[in-house]
Amino acid sequence: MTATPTPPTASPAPAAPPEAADDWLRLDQQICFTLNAASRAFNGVYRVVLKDLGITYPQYLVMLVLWEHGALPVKKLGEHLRLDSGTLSPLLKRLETAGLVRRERSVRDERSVEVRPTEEGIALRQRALAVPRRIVAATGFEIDEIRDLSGRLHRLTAALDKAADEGA
Amino acid sequence: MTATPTPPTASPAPAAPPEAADDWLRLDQQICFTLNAASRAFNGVYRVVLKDLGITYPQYLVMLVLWEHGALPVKKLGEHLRLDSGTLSPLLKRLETAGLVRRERSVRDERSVEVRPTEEGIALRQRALAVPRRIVAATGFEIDEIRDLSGRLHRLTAALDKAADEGA
DNA sequence: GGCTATCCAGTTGTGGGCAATTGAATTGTG
DNA sequence: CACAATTCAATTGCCCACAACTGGATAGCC
Repeated sequence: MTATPTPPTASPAPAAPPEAADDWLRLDQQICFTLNAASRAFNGVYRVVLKDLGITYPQYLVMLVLWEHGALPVKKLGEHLRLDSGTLSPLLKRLETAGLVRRERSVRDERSVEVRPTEEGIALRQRALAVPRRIVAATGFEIDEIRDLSGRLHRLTAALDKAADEGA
Repeated sequence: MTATPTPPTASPAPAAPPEAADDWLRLDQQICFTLNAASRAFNGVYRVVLKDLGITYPQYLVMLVLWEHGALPVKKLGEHLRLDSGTLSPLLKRLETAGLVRRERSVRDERSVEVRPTEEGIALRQRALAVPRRIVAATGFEIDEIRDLSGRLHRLTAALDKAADEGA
C-alpha cells in the first residue's frame, strides 16, 4: 500500500496571515520534503525495474561502481557511494550470498578487503543495460533537464556536506 | 565516520570509448545517485540541527504537518507525507513516548486513529522556528533557486509515482 | 625494535521505508 | 437485515543509513 502523494507544495495558504517565520517553515518543508519524496519515489521505480535482476537499488549502485572500476577495497567503494562500512558490510555480504561479488582480504594490507565482481556479477551488467532507459523514461524528463537537475543536486550535496561538517 | 564524497559526476571518462549503453549507465548513475546523495546529505544536516529538539528528520516532518493542520488521522498524515502505516505507526509511537503527540481511536470511526500534538508538542514549534533558516543557509542556495529546484523535484516525484504505479 | 596513533572492516543498536499480512470496523449491495 | 468488499492501523520481515564501538593491521616516531 503506497500512500497517495499530497505534496505540501500544492497546499493552500493557512487561515492565519503568515508571519515571516511561517513562511520559512513552509518553504523549508518544500525543499527538504520534496527532495526526500523524490528520492523515495526513485527508489520505488528502481524497486520495480530491478526486481528482474534480483537486486535492490543500493546494491545496484554498488554494482555500477564495480562495473566501472573493477575490484575495489570497501573503503574506496564507500568513497564513491558516500557510504560507510556500517552500511556496506552487510550489503556486500548479501551481494556475496547472491553470488555477485567476492570479498577477500588484501594480501598487501590485511586491514583492507577487496570487493571483486564474480563472473556472474560481471554478466549481470548486460541485463542491467536496459535499466537506465526505463528509469529515464519514468522521469518524463529530457536528457538535458536531467543533467541540469543532477548538477544542481551535486552542488547542493557538496554545500550540505560542508555545512554538516562545520556543525551547522 | 562519514565517508568523503566522491561524486561520479566529476569522474573522468573511462579508458574505453563509451558505447551508447555506457553513456546511459553513467547518466543514470548521475540522476539516481545525486538525488540519493542529496537526500542523505540533507538528512545529515537535519540530524545536526534537530539534535537540540530531540527529534529526527522524519519526526520533524510529522510535526510540521501537525503544526499546520492540527490533529489528523494516521491516514491523512500518511497522505501528506507520502508514508504508510508501516512507517508511521512505530514513528508515532516514538513521538508519543517523547510526549509530543497523543494517539486516540476516533469515536466516529473506530478504525481510525487521531494523532494530536500535545501541549509540549505545540510548544516545540517555537523552538523549531529557527530550524529552516539554518537549513536554507546550509544549502548555500538563493530562495528562488530553492523554489525552482523544489518545483522540479515535485514534478519528478509525480512522474515517478505514476510510472511506478503503471509497473515500469 | 618497541610504542603509539591511525586506519580499516565489522558489529551493535536505533530509526526509517516499504511490501505483505492481519484483524477489526465500516460501507455497499442485494 | 446479511454478506461481501473495502478501509484502516498495526505488525512482521527485510533492507538500508548512520553513530558508536571493537579488534586487528599498519605506519610513524622515538
